[in-house]
Amino acid sequence: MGFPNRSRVTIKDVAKACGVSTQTISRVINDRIDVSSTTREKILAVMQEMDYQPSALARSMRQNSKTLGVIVAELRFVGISSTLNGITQAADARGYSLMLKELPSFDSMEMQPLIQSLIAHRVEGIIYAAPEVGENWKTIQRNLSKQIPPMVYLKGNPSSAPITLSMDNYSGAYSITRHLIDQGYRHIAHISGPMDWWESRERQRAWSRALFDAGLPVPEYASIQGNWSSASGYTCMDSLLKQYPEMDAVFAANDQMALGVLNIAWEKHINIPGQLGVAGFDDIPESKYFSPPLTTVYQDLNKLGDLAVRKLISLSSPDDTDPAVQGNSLMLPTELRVRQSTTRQN
Amino acid sequence: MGFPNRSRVTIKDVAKACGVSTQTISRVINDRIDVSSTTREKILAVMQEMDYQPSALARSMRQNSKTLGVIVAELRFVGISSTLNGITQAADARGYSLMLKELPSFDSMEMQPLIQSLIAHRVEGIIYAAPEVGENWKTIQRNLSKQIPPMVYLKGNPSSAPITLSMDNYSGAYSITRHLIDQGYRHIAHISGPMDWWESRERQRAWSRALFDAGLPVPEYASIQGNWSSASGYTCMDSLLKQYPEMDAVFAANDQMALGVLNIAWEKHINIPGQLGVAGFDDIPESKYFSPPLTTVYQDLNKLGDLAVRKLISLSSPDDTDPAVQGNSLMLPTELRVRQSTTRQN
DNA sequence: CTGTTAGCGCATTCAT
DNA sequence: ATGAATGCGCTAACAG
Repeated sequence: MGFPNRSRVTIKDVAKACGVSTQTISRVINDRIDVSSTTREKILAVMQEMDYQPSALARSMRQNSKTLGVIVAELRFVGISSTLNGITQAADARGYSLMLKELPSFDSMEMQPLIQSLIAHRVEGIIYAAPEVGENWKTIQRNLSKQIPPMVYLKGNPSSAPITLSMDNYSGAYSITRHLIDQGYRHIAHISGPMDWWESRERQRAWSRALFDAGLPVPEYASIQGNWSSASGYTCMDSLLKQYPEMDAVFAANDQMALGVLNIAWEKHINIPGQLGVAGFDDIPESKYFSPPLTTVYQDLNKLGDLAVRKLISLSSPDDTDPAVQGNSLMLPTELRVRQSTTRQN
Repeated sequence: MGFPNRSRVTIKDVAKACGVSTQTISRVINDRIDVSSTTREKILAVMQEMDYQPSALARSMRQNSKTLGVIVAELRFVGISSTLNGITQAADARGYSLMLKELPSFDSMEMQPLIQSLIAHRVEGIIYAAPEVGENWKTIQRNLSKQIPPMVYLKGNPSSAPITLSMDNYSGAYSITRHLIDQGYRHIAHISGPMDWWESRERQRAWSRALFDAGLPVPEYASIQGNWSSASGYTCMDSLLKQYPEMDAVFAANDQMALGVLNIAWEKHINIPGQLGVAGFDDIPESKYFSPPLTTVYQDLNKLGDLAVRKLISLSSPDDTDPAVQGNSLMLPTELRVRQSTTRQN
């Protein structure tokens, strides 16, 4: 007990010091109108002077906790940080606090204790910002208590969870593949993310479909699976160079893997975009400064986090509904960012 | 009230269902020894069956909250994410929860309400993982209530706060500058971070000292201030090329800025490392795949987060002290990572 | 406009 | 080994 609760100044102390009842103090704290301005002023002053901080804990026992839970995985990935940034800012702006939990790895099945801890803290809602990998989500859905607060599921398959906010991976991937075709590339390979990720499947599906729609062949060996890391981009590209010699462009499912491609191309003196077009996905801040600058797809993950918070708050206080988050499934658009890694005429 | 507290099953419900008093349930929850194993078994079973979750809120009112607060800034920077990762894992492993706050920007003076919110939630300690910028910290120190829980200050100047965990920026920067000198570079420029950051000042100080120790001149125009972004690395390098034509190497204060340097060098067909050596700081996962791979300084920010949690927990439960976090100021070593951007003979 | 009574869910005394 | 009373800090429901 290094930081004793006992010594803290409570509502009772303030009441005594002001010569009023605790109830009146409570009213001031909660910005009620039914307090004379004289009393209010005085109480406010005393609270300031005594350095009084209402216990959020005690308040949460009688009313809403004003706290949201967030579950993430693998914070070291830039995307998650952007999302989390949107979440923290939106929550703060609305007077909400955040309880953060991180899964030790993407495929961890250990989310149950995390969720239970959040429930124990009486969060009003949970933002699940970890990827949907394999069957982990369904398992949870089945095993979990029905006492669960509203959950917003980020980035995953819209149909798998009741409330989902996701990015339009398909159209983003389709348009970047289409862009490669428009640039004259004809043998476009794909380095996908792990195929148990919904995002990976969407991006690959769009790539394949765009080729098909253009009347281009989609050979089996034109696609290979990476794991989002630059290292995997490097090794996958190494394999592609062998198994798909006609290849004249690569669409990597994220910018990090595209960087790995750029790196091996640099080693082997492959000219980009002349001999080989390279495209990524995510538009991390660095990709504009790759050599050459990378064509990629921007997604506003910050906004995703913002909307998640607003949706959850809308749900727990139905009086003030937020028009931006109607419905149970929202898909945000992405945006093609064309740079030198795919523009031959430049 | 979308998620009513009322319907939750409480300790009372469990007691009734088990035909015992609430105290006995409480004892089981707290793993006390003075409960017959028969009773315990039964209670455990009923708790499971009723899907009972003790209210962390109510418990926190009577004992430790088992919650830590974390204040970060600019999550989009990779370093912070690594630190946060270390924090979440360490906290989770010890049964602690985390309340996360993010400053809207690095130089925000708005930390006071954030800290107060954490205090209101009765956190047992606060990890301040935002940079020390200008006078912001001192201002807070003065204005803040004395009711503040123990705080661990990360990455900042060891002397400015009572408890500080930091990286040895000086020796990291010294050794990478020394490495450049050993490679035969003689006109080594520096692109620093914002000079109101302690890290920036340390890195610059070490760079300057290493040059001095080697008997090399340190002209005024050899150092220029960036803002950590690749964009600033690019523009700073552009200036350096003009103001320091003899320059044959650059030490950028982080990898992102080094990437900006690499990019402009690529544009201008400057050979690296032949004509120009380039070094960074941080060793982000991508820097190994830059073209060419970047020489940089690794810092174990994950461990920094881990230690911060352990220090705080040690402080609030003095019974079980953690030998790894004795003392009030710890400085972790860094590690030179030599890659092709500075190795001429390769 | 203000005060009184009661109780949120749990844990800390003390009993037995 | 278990139970009864009491209170953590706050607010809802009533009263006046």
